[in-house]
Amino acid sequence: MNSPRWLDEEQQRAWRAYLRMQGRLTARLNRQLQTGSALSLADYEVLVQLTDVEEGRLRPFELQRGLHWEQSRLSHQLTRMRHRGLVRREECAEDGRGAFVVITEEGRQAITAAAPGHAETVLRLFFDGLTREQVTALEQLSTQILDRLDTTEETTK
Amino acid sequence: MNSPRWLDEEQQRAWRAYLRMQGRLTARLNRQLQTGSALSLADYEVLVQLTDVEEGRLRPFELQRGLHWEQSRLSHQLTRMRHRGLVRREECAEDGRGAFVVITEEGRQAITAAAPGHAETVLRLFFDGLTREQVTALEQLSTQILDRLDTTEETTK
DNA sequence: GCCATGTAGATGATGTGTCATCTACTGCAC
DNA sequence: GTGCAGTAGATGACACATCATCTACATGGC
Repeated sequence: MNSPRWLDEEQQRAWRAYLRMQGRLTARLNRQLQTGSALSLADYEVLVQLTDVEEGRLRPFELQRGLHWEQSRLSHQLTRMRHRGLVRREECAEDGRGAFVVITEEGRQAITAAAPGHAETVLRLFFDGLTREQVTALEQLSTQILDRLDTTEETTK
Repeated sequence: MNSPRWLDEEQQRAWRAYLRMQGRLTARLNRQLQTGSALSLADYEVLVQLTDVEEGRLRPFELQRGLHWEQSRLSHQLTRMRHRGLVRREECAEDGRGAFVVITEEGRQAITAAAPGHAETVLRLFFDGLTREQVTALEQLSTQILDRLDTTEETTK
């Protein structure tokens, strides 16, 4: 990093617009979920993973890989969800270190109740405002950046 | 919301890619700032606002408008930054309710030190991976969604 | 068997964001 | 001037994220 580079005019504009959009959209989605169904976005994502598998149960490390979360974040999140009765723990016979996380009936009801409102909000706030081409472009762009993040692992700074 | 709508295949893919990209990019930027200069993204944004004005001081409500943050978030953030010596409070003569937030010398040094590394990271992780057209498309998209968020104020569910 | 190393997961401290609520001052109607 | 709505900002409680660290079990080399 010899000669420090800087964002040019257009990059600045794009970056600020993106950051603001991102922050406000997330806030709105979170709020809608919270007030509509007492779930957070984090709860929602965990429950989605669990309902995606037939038995409704996963090892925490599988959840982690699916969500791309930090291990400790997941652990704390699961503790909270357990206390609120959304998931339950089960011992794991094959591996004495681990456990299973199982969605409870209450958790199932919660996400079933929350899903339509959440989907509608995502559509209304986001997709209804974009053309098909824009959606395609966004997916393409996101995928590119994700690859980039994977390949640029720990060179930071 | 009679017949519940749902995201179609392509929307699902785009949405998941976007969410993941967004989360991981933010995490990386935060970490780079934190380890590189002991500033959070939030600190950084506040300091940017303050250095954008010549006197380096603003009323909290001006900061709030500039950042589009919740009032209480800003208030807590300023308290923390004050304790770490990045900003300082000044009484406001014209309005007895309010105050000024002033960037300290320490705050100025912190952001001056942090800026090049942060800009470089944003360029490397994000803009270097995109074409000009993609950047333009992103800005356009973000602006559209922002407008949408503004006009869809409180109809939520 | 014994030990080293790796993996699964929990935990406490700390920083951050949101909500609800509170105080204090302003500004206007009367 | 009194009363009252509005605005500026702080605060406590709580959910959330990250970091560092810890425990316990697994696995492979010897």
